[in-house]
Amino acid sequence: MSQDLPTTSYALLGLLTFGDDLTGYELKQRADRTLRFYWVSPAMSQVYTELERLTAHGLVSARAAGPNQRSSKYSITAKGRRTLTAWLEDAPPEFPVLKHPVALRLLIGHLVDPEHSKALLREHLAALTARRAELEQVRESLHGRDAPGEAFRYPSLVADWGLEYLDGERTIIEKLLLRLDEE
Amino acid sequence: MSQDLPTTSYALLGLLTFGDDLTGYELKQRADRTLRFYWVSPAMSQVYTELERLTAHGLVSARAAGPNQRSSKYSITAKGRRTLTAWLEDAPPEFPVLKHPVALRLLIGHLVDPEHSKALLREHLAALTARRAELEQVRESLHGRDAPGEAFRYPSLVADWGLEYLDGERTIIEKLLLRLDEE
DNA sequence: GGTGATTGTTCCAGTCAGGAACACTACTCT
DNA sequence: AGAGTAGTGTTCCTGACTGGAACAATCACC
Repeated sequence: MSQDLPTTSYALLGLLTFGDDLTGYELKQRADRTLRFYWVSPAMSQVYTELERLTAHGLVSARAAGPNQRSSKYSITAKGRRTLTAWLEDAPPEFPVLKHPVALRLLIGHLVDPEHSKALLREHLAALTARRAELEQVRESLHGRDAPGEAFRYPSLVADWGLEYLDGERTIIEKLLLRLDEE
Repeated sequence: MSQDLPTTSYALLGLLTFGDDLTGYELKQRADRTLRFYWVSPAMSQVYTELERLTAHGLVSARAAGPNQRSSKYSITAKGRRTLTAWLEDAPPEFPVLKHPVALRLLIGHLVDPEHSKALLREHLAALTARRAELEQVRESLHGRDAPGEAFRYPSLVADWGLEYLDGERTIIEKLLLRLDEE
């Protein structure tokens, strides 16, 4: 069928399957709203690079700027939809990759004062709370359009997953803090 | 003091603080054993690139291959230790980045049959189990050298963190599967 | 003494992030 | 009307990093 693309291509292509067409700028915004929590939100420059590549492969098409539009909107093509579906069905998913700066720092905690490691974890708790609030807001915005069969059913499920993940991490950190106190 | 380096540099530098000197190859192995679970294990090529950079900054030094040694071993310098400690103490950690192919696929689950999404999650459960076993083994290998004050105290804490994270994810996936069945 | 696995290192093409730069539109304040 | 500021929209460049290929030396084993 079609050669392999980087996962980011499929991710952005997927963001175009919710029924509307977007400019590169808008696509980046959508990535910031959703993709960011489970993948990465590609850099602006990368979004445009991907749109070019997807266009070259015929997976998206740009609707040229009309007289009243100053920029081009991209929409997924039938071929794009087919390719994306085939990717979902055939390509086995990789195991998740976690880049966790806090865990990394704790790993070499023997270099610093234990108090510092505790402060690190406490600050991470605060960051988790902030991140949770952001995701909660996204989840709220899907409310009412997420019943089985509706458009935002799956985004909503994934948002719930994300919220539980954040809650779980908080619990773990709190336990770690207790263990660090036992000295 | 010293200019900023990419996080990967500090991560590899950190792996050299456990009291031994390593070849690039051995450093990669250590990264595969530990770093992989909370960060990324850099590609071989990247390990050597980092060692060059760290050497150029005077943060590690290569002990030239003796007559009986065929390759050079790297060790952290005093300056390296100071720089790493300063980084730990001063640079605020970024929020973790998660690249989760399974969550990404579930996000656009409306493109495929619901049965397929369920199979996706079930396969992920199996992958989680496998990953957990790997990490469990690492954790076991630290046993007995991880009391407060000992060398592997912190790696051990982080391994426990990782294990709990994997367990938490399993619980979440199981709940998601139940919700997907309710249709 | 051969053969395959492990150790050890280098090179290259391509992916990607992040920031700077640029331009145009829209809004408010004066 | 003009000035300032925020948001929209896009491009370019540098450097980080991956993954794979290629290569060589050593070790274990039969």
